[in-house]
Amino acid sequence: MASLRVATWNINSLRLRVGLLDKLVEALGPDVICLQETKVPDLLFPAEALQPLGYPHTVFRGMKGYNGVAILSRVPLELHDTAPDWCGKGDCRHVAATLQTPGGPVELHNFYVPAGGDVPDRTQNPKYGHKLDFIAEARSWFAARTLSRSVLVGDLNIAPLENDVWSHKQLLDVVSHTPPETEGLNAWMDAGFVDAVRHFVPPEQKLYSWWSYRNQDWRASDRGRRLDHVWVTPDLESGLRSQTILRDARDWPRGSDHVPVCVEMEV
DNA sequence: ATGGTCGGTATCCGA
Repeated sequence: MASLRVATWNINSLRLRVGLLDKLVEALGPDVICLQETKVPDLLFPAEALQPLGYPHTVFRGMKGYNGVAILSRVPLELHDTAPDWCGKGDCRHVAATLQTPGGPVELHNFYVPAGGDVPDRTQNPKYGHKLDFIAEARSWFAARTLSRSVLVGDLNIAPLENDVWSHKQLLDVVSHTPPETEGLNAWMDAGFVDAVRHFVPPEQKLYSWWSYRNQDWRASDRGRRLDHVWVTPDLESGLRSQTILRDARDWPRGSDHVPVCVEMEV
């Protein structure tokens, strides 16, 4: 058994905000940092700027301008490269690794699910269809595998529970909280995972990880959504120790609109 | 009901 802290953060441009990772490390002390929306091609990955942070083991999959995911680790890891190219788009939304922890290997998946555009209708808005297809494909892929000692994190761009949004009724028609999305995400999770953050926080309690840049005073209005998730396979559930949603990060200078989410577990 | 703000391939597009 060994303690493992896994953090996930949609950083919204790794090169622009690489300096903020110091604050994340100071606040959370994670063993592993999973990033989304890195927006950097692999050849331009800022390895030098990251070197002093102390996470020598990295895997990343990036492209110019959009998307992009990365895993930074204190724990040795190997690229886990068996997953398909989701929806055949080659758009750098998933990277996975096997962590070599003292307690044994842990499989880690880092996802950036499509945001899905504005109109919740796949005939009018292909991005919405892509989002639903992506989560259905992911559900099928995980359902077909035998999972153990696995962790899935990322910006899943869906707030599944009523109290994962500031107003369930007002957001039922808003992409990120529509029934096809929340049902699809729950089906994916039920293919082999439990929600490691809600393990600690009852469903009656509001919980958000994202506040729009368009909210001038995000803390006062608090119109948030929980879009960022940490899931674990049931064999790891008894080892869960704590969760942290780092709300203060929303006020970091030139911060992301998402805040880091971290789970500590014995593995 | 509207519009509000970010980042990057930047005077639009995606979020």
